[in-house]
Amino acid sequence: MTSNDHGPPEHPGATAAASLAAGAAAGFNLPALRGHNAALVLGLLRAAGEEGVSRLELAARTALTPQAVSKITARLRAEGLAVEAGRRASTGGKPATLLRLVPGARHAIGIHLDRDEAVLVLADLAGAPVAVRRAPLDLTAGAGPVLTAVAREVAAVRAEADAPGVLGAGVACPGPLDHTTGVLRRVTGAPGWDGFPLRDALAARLDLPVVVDKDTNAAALALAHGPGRPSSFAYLHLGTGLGAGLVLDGALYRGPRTGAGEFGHQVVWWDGPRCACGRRGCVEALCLAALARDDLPGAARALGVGAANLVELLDIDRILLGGRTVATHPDVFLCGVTEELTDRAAARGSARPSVAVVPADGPGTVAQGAAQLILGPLFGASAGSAAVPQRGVVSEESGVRAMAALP
Amino acid sequence: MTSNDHGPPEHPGATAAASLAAGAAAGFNLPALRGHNAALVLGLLRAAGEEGVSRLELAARTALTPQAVSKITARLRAEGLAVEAGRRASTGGKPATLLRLVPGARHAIGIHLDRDEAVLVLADLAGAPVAVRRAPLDLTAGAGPVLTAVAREVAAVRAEADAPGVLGAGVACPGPLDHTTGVLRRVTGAPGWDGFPLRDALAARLDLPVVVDKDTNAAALALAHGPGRPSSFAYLHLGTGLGAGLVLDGALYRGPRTGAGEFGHQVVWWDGPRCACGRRGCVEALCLAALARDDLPGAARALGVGAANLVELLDIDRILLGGRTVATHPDVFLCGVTEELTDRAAARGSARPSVAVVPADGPGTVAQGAAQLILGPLFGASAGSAAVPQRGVVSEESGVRAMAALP
DNA sequence: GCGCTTTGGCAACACTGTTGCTTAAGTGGA
DNA sequence: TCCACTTAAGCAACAGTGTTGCCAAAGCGC
Repeated sequence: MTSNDHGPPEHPGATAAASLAAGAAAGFNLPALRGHNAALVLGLLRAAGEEGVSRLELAARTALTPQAVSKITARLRAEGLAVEAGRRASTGGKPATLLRLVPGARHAIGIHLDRDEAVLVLADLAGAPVAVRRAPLDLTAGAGPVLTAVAREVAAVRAEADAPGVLGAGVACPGPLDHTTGVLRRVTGAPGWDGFPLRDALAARLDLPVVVDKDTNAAALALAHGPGRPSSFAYLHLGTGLGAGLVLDGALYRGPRTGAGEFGHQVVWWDGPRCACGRRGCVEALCLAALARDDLPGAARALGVGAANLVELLDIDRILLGGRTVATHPDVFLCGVTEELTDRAAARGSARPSVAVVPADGPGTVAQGAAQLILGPLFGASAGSAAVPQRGVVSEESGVRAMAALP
Repeated sequence: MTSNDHGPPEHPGATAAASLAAGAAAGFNLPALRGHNAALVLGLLRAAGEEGVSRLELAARTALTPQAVSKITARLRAEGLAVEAGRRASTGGKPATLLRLVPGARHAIGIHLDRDEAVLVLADLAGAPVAVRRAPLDLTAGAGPVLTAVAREVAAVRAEADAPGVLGAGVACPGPLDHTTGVLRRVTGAPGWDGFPLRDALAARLDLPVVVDKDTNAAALALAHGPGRPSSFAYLHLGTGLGAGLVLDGALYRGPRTGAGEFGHQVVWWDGPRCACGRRGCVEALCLAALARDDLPGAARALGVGAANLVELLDIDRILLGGRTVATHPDVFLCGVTEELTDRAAARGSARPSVAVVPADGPGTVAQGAAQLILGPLFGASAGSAAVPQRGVVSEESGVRAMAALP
């Protein structure tokens, strides 16, 4: 393995990945099969957390044979990704040996590029931060200075902890951008980035695989594996603007152009006040206007109407609220949104809304989600399309990748 | 194979399928691998249509080896699902042998249960109707009479054409309902169906696998394989009500409770006129109100505002318009919706909307889509979750199923 | 101590896609 | 006409997956 076999796609030629980009799904061969099942087991190990799972439970949940699970877990143990951790009390026979994920076996870097600062996280396999750095940053300064600063911070965060097996770096930044190519578009307030191939440039600089996504998507990803883990939910972020990250059927939904989640400019009052976008009655405009006159309940209500629309359209299980503005008065927004959802549910006949509204988000959430852009694919079908640029995508599926990438 | 090995799940026990229903993704074994790849190839054959595809092209698109494709296509030919069909002009070497799908090798029945009539389609593998029947039906009459009538019509439509290899029946009816269990809920105007296990009852009656889904979802499915085939689109249906079917990333999105697509009660004018649902300013209410005063452009505009919200939120490629009301003046609705989308796109800086608005839908679209509920899983990752109830789901994946089910 | 239950591994196996090589069937130039 | 070259497809041997059948380990309860 040479030092930089993951960077910019220097071969635009007819690799398997390129020919598949046309849209067709990929065929499965034996290595892919192996990787898929390994990733699946790894995902169940992650879900089990500290408690661990027995081989037979894994077999039941994957619908694989116990023997197959034994082989797979043996490989995972050989790679240091899993260990045996005690045994469960007997239920009348031989007690089950518990298996547990080894979080520290691999790591990923999560980078949150915001307009005024950068937050970096070095996360282990469980997604837990091993090291965190926070540095002021001027996103409008242009690519050169920003990349230099990011590279410096990455080196610093890697130095803070002894983290073997760094698999790559995920970058979350304000949209719009194209997740599949890692190219930024006209970022609000920093138009100089338009067309800049951030993924490839940073991959070359860091000598690591890099994945780029919108900040709201990263936040949703960070929350996708929390307690409860609904398979479909929406994360609504109310800060200086209003955006959303959608997790549908357990996978982040980005849309064909990474444009999904433009929640702020949903029109809910079509002859309402004008929005900066030029139209009338956008949720964002209503929220911001209410906030400007210190009418928090009003802002919550506007948000709630949009959220209710979302819930009806997508039948989602949960609404997560986050962002600096929400964080100031979480309960006001929680109640306001819940109330709208309850009203809407009542109109449809059910007494209580089928969705729960939950406050989420912390200072490092987006950066942790950015790390999930790298970690996600290791754990099976959970996290959207496989977008980590790498050669031989077909033969080196998710799970295998964790094993191949040794420190 | 006994006569009824697909009907109601008589073993609520610990089958693989049952244990997996808890949420985890399924592991892949060799039969599943084989089925997946066969389905993938079958899907490409379907996409190629009359023209056919060469083995090497299939290999390139699936990222499988030419040799693997040779083996797979040999199996498909042995099962009668594919044939060699001429050869392409040489490009300097041996000319490519073209392979083509044999549409008549298998069939599926599509049943559209509407409030006042039933439309039945006997569709071949290409989705083309081989026979069609239309019969008046009173959905409020209750389960007994309706099931009897449906069984009679199914027998009749099967008698109309010599269709070997009927794989099952798809049923499309007004929601709400649960696609995964095939149980109806409080169907508007026919509350007697609430809780009725339509799928299992009909499967027992017809001695065929049955899949149930909402009519709007079926329509979307029918349109998912038309020319152009965008990977993400929304089908908006404006008839006596307003609903939507969402195809996201190439798969029908139903939501956790088959509730997705409730487009009609999106609020776009929060202090607008009251809707039957109890709230104000729902798109449906605005559309119907406009129609009531013969204001077609007004209805189109209301629809357009909702559609624009949808496009922004989900970043979809296309809006398909259908339903009886749209069919009366398709161009008015087309223009009205397009105009709203253009406005919205202009606000975001791009000159033209990134989505195309297309009229779709015909009298038999929903029934054809219902047939796709059965046919879809044969053709690979395209059509949503595998919901055809069958034993040994894990070991008998999609493609295999077509082969196993001989007349 | 002994039968029973449950957990997990070993060995042989069936069957997948892959690799290496060969054959088929054309084109184009000497 | 012949021959090199190109492209398409198949045959045979192979590597490696999960599965099957059987057996050992380890605890419970009589």
